[in-house]
Amino acid sequence: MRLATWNVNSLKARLARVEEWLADVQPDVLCMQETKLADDAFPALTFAALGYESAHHGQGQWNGVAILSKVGLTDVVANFADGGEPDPDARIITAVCGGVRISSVYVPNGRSLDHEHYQYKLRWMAQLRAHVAALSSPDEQVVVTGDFNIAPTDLDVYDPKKLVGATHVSEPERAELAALEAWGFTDLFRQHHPEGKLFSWWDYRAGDFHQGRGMRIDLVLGTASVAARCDFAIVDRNARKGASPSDHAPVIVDLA
DNA sequence: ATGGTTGTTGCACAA
Repeated sequence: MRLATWNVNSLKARLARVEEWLADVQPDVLCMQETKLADDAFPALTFAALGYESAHHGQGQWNGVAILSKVGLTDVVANFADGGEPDPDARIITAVCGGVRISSVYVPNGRSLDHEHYQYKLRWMAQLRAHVAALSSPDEQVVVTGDFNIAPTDLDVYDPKKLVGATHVSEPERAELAALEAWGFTDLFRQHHPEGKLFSWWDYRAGDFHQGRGMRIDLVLGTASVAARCDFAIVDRNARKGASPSDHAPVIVDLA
């Protein structure tokens, strides 16, 4: 099973590139973030014509998450399912595909450490843990994947010294991510690339992609039984090149 | 130290 995650930064603006990419890469499951579409504007028929079932949790204008699958799509849950307050933003959707319970997540950016949005980000990560624990257990096949807006370690940013005091790298949000992993997840990309300074997002500005100034903030977390099946992981940098790319590249993992 | 680009919406803001 080939599973991918991609923050497309507007599915309306990116649909042609996503269609082209699906035909090229042939993933069995694609989790998308930042569709920026209302549910009634989601191009489900376009994806159906390419052989994918789909589920979308959108709000229009901002956020919006989706899952496409060629290997079944059941038990769809939009938003959190931990019994707490629902997220007012459309940032998480969960479904079972090919025997794996998969959540496509768009973690709040945080904006800056002194911003209210940063506290929302920390609360959101805590509720994500509650959501995962409510729906599944670590001995099952579970994946949480998407744009975490958190670089797990300094190996995941181009220049840690330039980012001191900034969101995406701060200790409290890294601790939230570590707590999620401690529940029973492995970072599937890092498992296959233990040393690499390899990124999944580059700012559109100032030639950052060309200059290699990026971060690895798009993650695929899998439980032990998923990690044991994972025999390949890559960032598809080609999708960040060319005309009208997203500022994120897809992350692809293969499960035997 | 700052700004730079893109997308959405509407003439700013989020990323």
